[in-house]
Parts: sequence; C-alpha cells; structure tokens
Amino acid sequence: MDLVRQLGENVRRIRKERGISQEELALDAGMKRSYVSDLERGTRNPTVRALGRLAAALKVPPAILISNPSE
Amino acid sequence: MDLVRQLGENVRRIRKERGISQEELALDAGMKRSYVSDLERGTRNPTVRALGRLAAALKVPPAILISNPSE
DNA sequence: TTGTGACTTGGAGTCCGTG
DNA sequence: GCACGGACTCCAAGTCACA
Repeated sequence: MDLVRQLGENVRRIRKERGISQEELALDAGMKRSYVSDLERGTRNPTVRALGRLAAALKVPPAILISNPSE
Repeated sequence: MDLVRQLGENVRRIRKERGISQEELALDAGMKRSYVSDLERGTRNPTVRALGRLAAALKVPPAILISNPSE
C-alpha cells in the first residue's frame, strides 16, 4: 500500500469521524474542495506542508495521517 | 516548530545514528546528495512520496520522520 | 563531507465547470 | 455532497558546479 493512498484513506476516515464535509475540511485547511477530493482518492501527492495543514484541520498529529491505523 | 524543519532534524539524527553520509543516504533513497542536504536543513518542502523513499532508505516507518522524537 | 546558488522540467495546487 | 475534467500558475523535483 503506497503512502499517498494510505494518507487518503486516513483523511477520509477521520473526516467522517468528525462528521464534516470535504468542503468544510477544505475551508479549515485552506485548500480547495476539489483538491481534498483528489487527496482522499489518492490521486495527488501532497507536500508535507499541505499534510501539516490537513492534520491541523483534522486536529490530529501529522504522523497519524501516514500511519497504518490497524497498528 | 514547522513540519519541514522537524523532518529535517529527524532525518539528520537518524542518518547519524546509522553512521552514514548524506551521499550514501541519497543513493539508497534514489536522490541527489544536494537534495538530501536541503531536506536536512529544512529548506525544501518535499512530497509525501519523497518522504516515503527517505523513510525506506532509513529503515523507519514514514510517520517517524514527522513525529516529535521527544515524545 | 556538506552547503549553496542557479537552472529546467514536471507536478502541486487553484479555479472554473459538469452530472 | 462528491467525483471528475480542463486549463491554468507556481513551486517542488531533480541536477550541476563550486565553495
């Protein structure tokens, strides 16, 4: 499983847990909604700074987003 | 402390622990030595794929590289 | 052995839209 | 509310020479 897809799955899972839409997450992270959509589907390879903004918006440590949740 | 600098510090620390040069690390990660130098100094904002190659070369989980080691 | 400036190319990230 | 696309802009990727 590649890191980009891992990230996408984690973002989607945590976002759902928060009960917010892609649009709200995008707003909090200072990104475009279409970009968040791409990230969740694993079709984009973001920078670590983008990863950091995403983690902050989801209120989790950045490392969580590229970890395997089943561990 | 921003994530990019955190990453740089972690890479340098772990590389030193391995007792290898930037050149050797660069070779293992499929990068140029000057790029590794930039990363360690926190002057580059790499993508998560680059982060993944780095983690593999250092033989650590990717999440480690953007974690705070003092935790 | 490492830091750094300069450079080209490719892709990150934006902005417009569609069903 | 989300997937997906086209056309952009600009920064990261990737490389080199030199200190």
